[in-house]
Amino acid sequence: MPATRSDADPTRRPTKGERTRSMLVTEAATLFASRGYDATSVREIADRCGVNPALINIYFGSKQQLFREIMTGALDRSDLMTGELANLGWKWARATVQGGAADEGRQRQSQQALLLMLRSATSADAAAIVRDAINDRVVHRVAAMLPGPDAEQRAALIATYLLGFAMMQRVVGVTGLGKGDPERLVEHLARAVQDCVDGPDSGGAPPG
Amino acid sequence: MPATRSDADPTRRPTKGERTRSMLVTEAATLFASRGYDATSVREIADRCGVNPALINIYFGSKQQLFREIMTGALDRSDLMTGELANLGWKWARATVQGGAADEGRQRQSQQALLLMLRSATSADAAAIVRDAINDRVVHRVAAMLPGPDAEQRAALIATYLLGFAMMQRVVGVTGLGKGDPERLVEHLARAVQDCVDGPDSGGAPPG
DNA sequence: ACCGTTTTTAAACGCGTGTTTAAATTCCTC
DNA sequence: GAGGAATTTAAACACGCGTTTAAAAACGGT
Repeated sequence: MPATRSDADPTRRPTKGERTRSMLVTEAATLFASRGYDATSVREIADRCGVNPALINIYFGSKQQLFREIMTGALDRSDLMTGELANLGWKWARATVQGGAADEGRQRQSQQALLLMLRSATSADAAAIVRDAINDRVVHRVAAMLPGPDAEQRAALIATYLLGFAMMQRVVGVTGLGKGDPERLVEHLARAVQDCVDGPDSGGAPPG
Repeated sequence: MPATRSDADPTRRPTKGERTRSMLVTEAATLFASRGYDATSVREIADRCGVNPALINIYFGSKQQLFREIMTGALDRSDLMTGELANLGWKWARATVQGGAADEGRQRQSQQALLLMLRSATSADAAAIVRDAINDRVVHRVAAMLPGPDAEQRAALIATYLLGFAMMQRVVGVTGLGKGDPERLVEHLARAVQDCVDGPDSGGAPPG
């Protein structure tokens, strides 16, 4: 039996098919991140690569599976979860706030995972994929870093603050967030996040 | 000239056409609030009313204008903005957290405005309508209630916290938010909101 | 240069969408 | 009950979507 072309030798130059496949992933990731799942058509992805739309189904099975592969890969590559616990609030808050001001034309690698989640979170066909990604790859990992009881609840709230902020700022377009000193925004957001990091009994009480 | 049937006398029984129109608004509002703009088709709205889909274009001009009318009306009827400033944080936080636990089958009037915004915020055709509604009818009104400088920035952050939380909880489906004591969630969220109500210089500083 | 494998293509399928058109029906007044 | 306005309908239009099929083209080892 003659060896198929893609067998063996992981150091060889990628096959033509492999290069096309990888090109589809790259272009699709850019489009999904900037327009969302629904607003991105397989024809547009294929056009950008100069190939036939049918290739998407041949290489990935379906549009949904292509999205899942991209979402998973982007999160694996993301560095959203790294850093020290002490100044987690400020670090994340600053990254989130400043990320919104950055040019979205060239998406940074770490930003792509965030945009993929935000822009497709409410698409009927992609919602489940995004939800699982957030729960399994964001909330659970953050919870693992938090000391004290109810880590998962607090981690979920942290994710909610940061993802919610990013969504309102970039997807919905709340104008007020762009007014005034961004650093003050960072401070508010950071205090909210740090309040969750510190634990459930960090002060404050309902009035009356 | 014979008076048209819908002239004069505001106390008369609504015309058949008016009743149909109002029925379309009601059914469409329920569907938009529970499924979002894109996932709601004009045929489904019409079917629920037992009428022809063409009536939507005849009465409202287009699906988009129907949505705009519903969005505007729901916000006018909403009581999201009422209450005293002192315990604004706790009141809103509690309403938002507990609203998520409520049965969505029977949507409360005040909740419908929220759901309309959340579920259609990322739909291409409805995004602009939702964005304007949030900016003009939520953020600006909250800003008007806040004392001190940079009211609009802080109002935008408050809206972001509450809308972001509701979106992550109900639309995205972050599971961790449902674990543990909901009251603790309220306290965290309330502190974050109150921090924005109190103003930009309410304590806390970056580490290092 | 051959020949089987890999890769790509053109074309169509089936479905659903929002919208428009012109005709039919219902309603209410005179 | 006739007649005109108001209301509703059936049918089709034009478009875009993801996907499938079978055939053509490109490729690469022998």
